Amino acid sequence: MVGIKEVAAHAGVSVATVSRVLNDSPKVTEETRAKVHAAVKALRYRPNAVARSLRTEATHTLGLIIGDILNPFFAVLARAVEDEARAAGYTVVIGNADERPEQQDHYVRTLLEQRVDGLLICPTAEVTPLVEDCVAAGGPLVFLDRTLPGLEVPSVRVDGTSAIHELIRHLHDLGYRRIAFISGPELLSTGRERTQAYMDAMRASGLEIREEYMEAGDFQAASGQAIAARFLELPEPPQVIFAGDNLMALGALDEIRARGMRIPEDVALASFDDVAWFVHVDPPITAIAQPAEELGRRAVRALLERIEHRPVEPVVLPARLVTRRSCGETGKP
Amino acid sequence: MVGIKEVAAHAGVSVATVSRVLNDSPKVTEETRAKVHAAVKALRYRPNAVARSLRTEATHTLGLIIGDILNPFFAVLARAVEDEARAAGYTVVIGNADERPEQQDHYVRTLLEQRVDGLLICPTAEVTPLVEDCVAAGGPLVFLDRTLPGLEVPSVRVDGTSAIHELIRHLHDLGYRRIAFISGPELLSTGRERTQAYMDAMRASGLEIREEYMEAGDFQAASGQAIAARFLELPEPPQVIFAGDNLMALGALDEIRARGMRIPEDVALASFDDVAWFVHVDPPITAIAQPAEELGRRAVRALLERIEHRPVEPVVLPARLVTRRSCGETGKP
DNA sequence: TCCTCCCATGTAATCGTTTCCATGAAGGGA
DNA sequence: TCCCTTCATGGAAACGATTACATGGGAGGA
Repeated sequence: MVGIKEVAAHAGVSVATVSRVLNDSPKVTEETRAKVHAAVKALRYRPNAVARSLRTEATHTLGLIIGDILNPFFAVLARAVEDEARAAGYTVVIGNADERPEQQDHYVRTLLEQRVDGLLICPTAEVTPLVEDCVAAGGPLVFLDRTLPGLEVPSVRVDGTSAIHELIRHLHDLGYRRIAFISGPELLSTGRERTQAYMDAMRASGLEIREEYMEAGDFQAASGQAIAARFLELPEPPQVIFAGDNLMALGALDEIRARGMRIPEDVALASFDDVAWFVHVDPPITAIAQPAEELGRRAVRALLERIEHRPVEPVVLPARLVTRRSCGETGKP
Repeated sequence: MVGIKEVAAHAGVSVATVSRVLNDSPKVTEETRAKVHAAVKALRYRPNAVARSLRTEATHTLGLIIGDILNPFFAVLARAVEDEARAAGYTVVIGNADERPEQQDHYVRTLLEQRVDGLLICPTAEVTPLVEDCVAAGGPLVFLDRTLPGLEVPSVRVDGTSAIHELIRHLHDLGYRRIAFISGPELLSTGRERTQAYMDAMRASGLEIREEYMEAGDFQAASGQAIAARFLELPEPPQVIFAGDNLMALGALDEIRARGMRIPEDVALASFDDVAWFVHVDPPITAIAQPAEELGRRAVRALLERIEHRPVEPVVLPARLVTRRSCGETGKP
């Protein structure tokens, strides 16, 4: 492949001059600049970013490690991160941890070796030694969506607490009393937060928190289905099933349908985390919408601040309740 | 950051030896190997992939340029590509062209500069000069899902023709005669192919191809909605709307719902390209399923063959008709 | 006319690896 | 005992860019 040397030879100048032209340094004659550009075009020269990065110690690349690209929430997040990063002149390398700590570690390792300029992680479950190292090493790192306890890392996340309170109030107002919750993994900050908010909100509305109306899934559809099944088998089944994320809501929906039950007449359904097609399901599903794009954009901005050694304070965005027909009549007092 | 030199000093050996240990070359004593590993661990050494790539001329990275990560079809594709690539020791950099030629070019340029070992492109519309260059330069390149005319590039794609014939036959058997088609952009090979197959299949079933029952969208939801609206406004509206991709099907679904029409009683709906939530819509939507995972995996394999300079023949996978309730009673003769 | 200053340009070191080649010690066969 | 072979190890040259520093020519002032 043609390098800067060939360009220099073709243009009759030194490699230094070519480099200056390419980085449009001001100290170069208009004439030589033209010659170099001509040579670049003639030889179809493409700068070698690898060599440049080696010398400049910057790759203009960000790493993003997410739970699962097939989850629409993460897809939207990834898309937003990419857009914002591109606007700032960065490329994003996405790693799919698939919610597995070892795969998360695989990507942390790979991305560190690739010398990404910064790392955005939606941490999966545990504090792995690698992540700890990474924090200790002080490389630019920002936690996205989720946080890990005990680590001094800036984070950009959504707080769903008030939206969950709103949802429970809404359900209470509609006359529902027996509200079950399919929670997420205890190991994830988002899982813990939503569970806590559910319990607080139930108490706040004067509703009873029943042991058998709470069970933890793994944020995947299958667990939502299984748990919904158990709820519906109870001697006194819940009137509402509230799922802790969109995939478990999907699983619950399948289970309810499979039993030939009607929504919301036989059982109502709500989801934390709204996705585009919830509108198209029959009935449309009441959900708590997270500002995923905003989240992604803010995360990139925070990371860039860290990269430039500016102080960065944590970002917490609010979620929003979107009421639809899956919980019965809305819009009526 | 600590480099190979520090490791060498700490272990009391030369950099050459450290390098040999890291690449586990056989010609190294068990004893020195141990010393080096100890030093690596003690110093928390991380190999610098940038420097390594510069020297070895290989980045172990593949580029993937897709239309839009928010389209579930591409999300599944991207996921499969990543999985297969990781299994082969490669990292994938995903570029979101957003169906815009200039953004596609942005990624082609960036990825070439990053010296990816190979490039997987779902080409957007036009043959841009950059892509032409890229082909001329002979860098490992494979077209995925879509192809570009007149370029000698191996491709891995789905042929939906027979599935479309099957669909039209199915609709004909159910008694439908007026079948409208929301086609994709003429500029995309997939768009052209599906349109051609629709027309052929209509003729094969002895059905009339009516000018007003064909209109091209842009593979995005909004266009599907607008075109469905026009179809439904016709003096003699179609009995079935067949959308050329999942997003346009979604748009059409919205339009039909907005008009308070019932599916399939008032108008039936079918989609090229099946997505997970089609099952959960009411009624579930008849669709032509593409083997997206298989497509992604085969594309990576083909690309790796090209990288290793082995001959690679084009791959064409069949699509499959999945009948559901949106086109009326199925499973009955 | 000559000195000085400026500024465009060139030379060469450098980034962290890999890898070719040299080196020297050890071992074995004669 | 000596020489040849084998093999682990080290020295140093790449890879392709950036950049500090050197250089030289031209212009302008005295």
